[in-house]
Amino acid sequence: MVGKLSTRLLNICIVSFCKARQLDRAESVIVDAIRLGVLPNIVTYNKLIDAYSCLVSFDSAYSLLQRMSEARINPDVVSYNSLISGATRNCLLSKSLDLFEEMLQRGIAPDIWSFNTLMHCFFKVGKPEEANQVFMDIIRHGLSPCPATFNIMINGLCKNGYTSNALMLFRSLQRHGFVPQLITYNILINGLCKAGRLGGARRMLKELAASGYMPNAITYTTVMKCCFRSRRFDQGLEILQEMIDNGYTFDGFAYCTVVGALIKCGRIKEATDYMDQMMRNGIEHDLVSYNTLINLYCKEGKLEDAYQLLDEIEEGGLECDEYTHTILIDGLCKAGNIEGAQQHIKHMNVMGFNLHLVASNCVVDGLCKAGQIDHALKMFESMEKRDSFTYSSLVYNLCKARRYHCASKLLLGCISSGMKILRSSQRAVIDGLRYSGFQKEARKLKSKIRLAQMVQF
DNA sequence: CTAGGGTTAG
Repeated sequence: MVGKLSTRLLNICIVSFCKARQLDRAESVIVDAIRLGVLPNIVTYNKLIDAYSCLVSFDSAYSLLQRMSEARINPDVVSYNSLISGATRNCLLSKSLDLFEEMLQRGIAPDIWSFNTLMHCFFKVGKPEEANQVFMDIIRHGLSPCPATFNIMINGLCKNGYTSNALMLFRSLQRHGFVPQLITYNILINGLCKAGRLGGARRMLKELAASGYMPNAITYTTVMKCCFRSRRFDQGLEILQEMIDNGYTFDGFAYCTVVGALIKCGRIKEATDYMDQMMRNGIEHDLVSYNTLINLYCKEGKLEDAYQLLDEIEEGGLECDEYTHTILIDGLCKAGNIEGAQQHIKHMNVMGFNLHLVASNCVVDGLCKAGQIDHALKMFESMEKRDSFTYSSLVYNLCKARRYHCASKLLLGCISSGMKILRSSQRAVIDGLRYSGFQKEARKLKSKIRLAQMVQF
């Protein structure tokens, strides 16, 4: 009895330390408890799995299974759901599938949340058809979808570019008696904003209020971000002020949104002010706010300070992610230290970041700007994935170096593989050919572009 | 206890 009561107390401690992101203290409480003869139970470990996967990394959470087996505690469906959720958070689809399989093999029956999370994972890595298959599996297993199942579907459709389908699903569910949650409205408002459908977002915001809900911090942050996207900065900053006045800035989300937006349009001084305000208000850094601050330092040319933050991140028990390294690599490029940037890309490889498309794009652009276009082309050849940024940058810079024929070849390669390219880069090639005496080639290129774009539909 | 908002490049 005493032991049970104490374990419950232990778990209350663990929850509050995890909430305060003090994993080290949570761990030391466990050590003390064991010393007093109070053993952690399945709930303790499940909370830890969740905390490690949120605050540190998927691997650190997964390694808890080992600790559990040493403590002779068998994981349950919650342990596996938390791990699948951790894998999903890190876009590790194959890990999610492995865990699902592992759970089945250990005789642990998946519940609706196991399926929800797996479906979420498929949507997150851009596989909506497979996500839909998971929905079929839910039915086949005789489980009932829950409201979250539909939220995940609506969100997944929006994130994969099917905003209209998401809206149709929403309306059809409503006709069948589905009562939207606040989350559902937030998902749709975000989806409509990102699709540039501001009117629809505004209507959904009205519907939210008409349903008797109050907008929460997430609603506010979503709408604020939407303002910045449509370059209505004053309106966005007003929303931030309203959030501050109403006590909605209890975390770093709103501040990071504002600082990120201000950095993007070069308003560094204001960005610094808001970042200071956030820290003055006692909001502790998490990885995203660290990344935002590193970006701020890079834009101010304070690379030394940025590097110092890397140490601070790791000392605090966090792990730098792809954003951290990419921001730094871009900072190095913009500061003219291309060798440093290339070195850092290698460093990323060693650390197991194998698809660093954005970072590679930064280096390609950096090489071009440093006049090393042939090196940029070489890098381009070696990249296993390229996107519209890669091509836009290279094509534009090839034109600046008057290598229009090479640019033209790349441009066509880009468009025929179904990717978009910046209008200005297209223009640069056509104008370049035309004004350097290749009018015929310019015309040919234009019609080839048109043809390639037609074939796609 | 797992679903919604924040950070990167042309």
